[in-house]
Amino acid sequence: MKQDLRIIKTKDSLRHALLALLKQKPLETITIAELCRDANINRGTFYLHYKEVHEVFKEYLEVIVEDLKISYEEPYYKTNYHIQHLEADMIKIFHHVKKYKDFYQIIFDERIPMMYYYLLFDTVRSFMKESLGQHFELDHGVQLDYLISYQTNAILGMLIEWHRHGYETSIHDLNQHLITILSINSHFRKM
Amino acid sequence: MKQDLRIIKTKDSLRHALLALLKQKPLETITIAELCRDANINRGTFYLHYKEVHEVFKEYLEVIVEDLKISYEEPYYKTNYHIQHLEADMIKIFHHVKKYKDFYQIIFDERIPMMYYYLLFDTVRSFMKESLGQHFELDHGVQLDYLISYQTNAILGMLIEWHRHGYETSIHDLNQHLITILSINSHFRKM
DNA sequence: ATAGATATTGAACATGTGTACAATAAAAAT
DNA sequence: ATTTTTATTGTACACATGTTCAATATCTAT
Repeated sequence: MKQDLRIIKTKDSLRHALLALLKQKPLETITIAELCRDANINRGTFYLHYKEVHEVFKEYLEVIVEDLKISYEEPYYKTNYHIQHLEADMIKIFHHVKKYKDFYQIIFDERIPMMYYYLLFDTVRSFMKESLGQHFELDHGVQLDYLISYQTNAILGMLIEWHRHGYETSIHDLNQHLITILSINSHFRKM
Repeated sequence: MKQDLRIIKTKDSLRHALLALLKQKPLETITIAELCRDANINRGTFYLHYKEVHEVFKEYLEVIVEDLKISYEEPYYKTNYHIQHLEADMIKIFHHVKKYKDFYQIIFDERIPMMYYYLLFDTVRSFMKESLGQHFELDHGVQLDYLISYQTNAILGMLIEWHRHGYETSIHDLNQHLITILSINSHFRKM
């Protein structure tokens, strides 16, 4: 039992119209009325499927994030947990963000709701959990939760910085920075 | 040359009305019209000072963040950079967030724009810069930028996790988790 | 191909948004 | 105390929001 064709057509029209509008103006300035006019969809119909413009955009983002998941699943030589492993994973994320730079510029915009950030956070977090979860046998699940969120958001912190630098830092440099950071952190306790 | 008394009165009314409304309904559902009715301020007057309800809330948050800055400036025994130093700073942040839990619950809400997160991020980042900047002489300023944002957002990752746990984790436990995490990170390269 | 199910439409309504402008009130400056 | 400056008000307007409902169009199931 698949989805009604009319619904698919409606959603397609809205998605298509949104993409076209995003080339002209920022997401936050696009109104439901405007989007529906461009998509030739009755405004009432919009409310049958969405509550706000953000939900249309979020469907896009979910496809994009799916692409990140797929690229993450790509097999590569996985030994036990070690630093190279983590770096390899993170490079994939950098490549992904670069590939969809236009979207991530929107996601990291000040005016945009946190929901998109959390979508990215949860995705990267699931990778991080996979990486860390196998290798640390912590007594309390809560403690592991904090570790995973700590590491995940640290990476997103680099993405925020990347965003603020206008995505001008090369992926190679970004990776070098990450290696340096991990190296510095590993010496903290020795100081 | 200080601010016109009428402006102060207007802003005070709006702030007061917003606080009262926040006890009844979420920030995202409060309209400008509603806020102005409660504050006995003409809606046109609102637009002379603000563009959206968020800006009124942001003025609150700026006061709150100021409180964090002050608590951070509190003198304590500062040796050279070492892990205890960092931990002491972070505990202050945990206490601060706990103190203003009601506000941070709003700030970490999915529907709320990133601007509040960035306000917190930039504040904590300035602390982190102070802590790290003195102790690392990195050639490239950019590299230091990434390190600082990495470390800053890692801490905010713990706050996100705290938020998701309904702020039920005690500050003591939170600090224990942080110590464990830093300890784990320092052993990464040895694996 | 037809019947039944349901998505879409258009119209209407109360309310919110963002802006403009002259009239007024309240502040600052003298 | 009076003048000057400026913040606030009330009104108006075009457009957006969120919801309702009967009429219609389009899809699914048979």
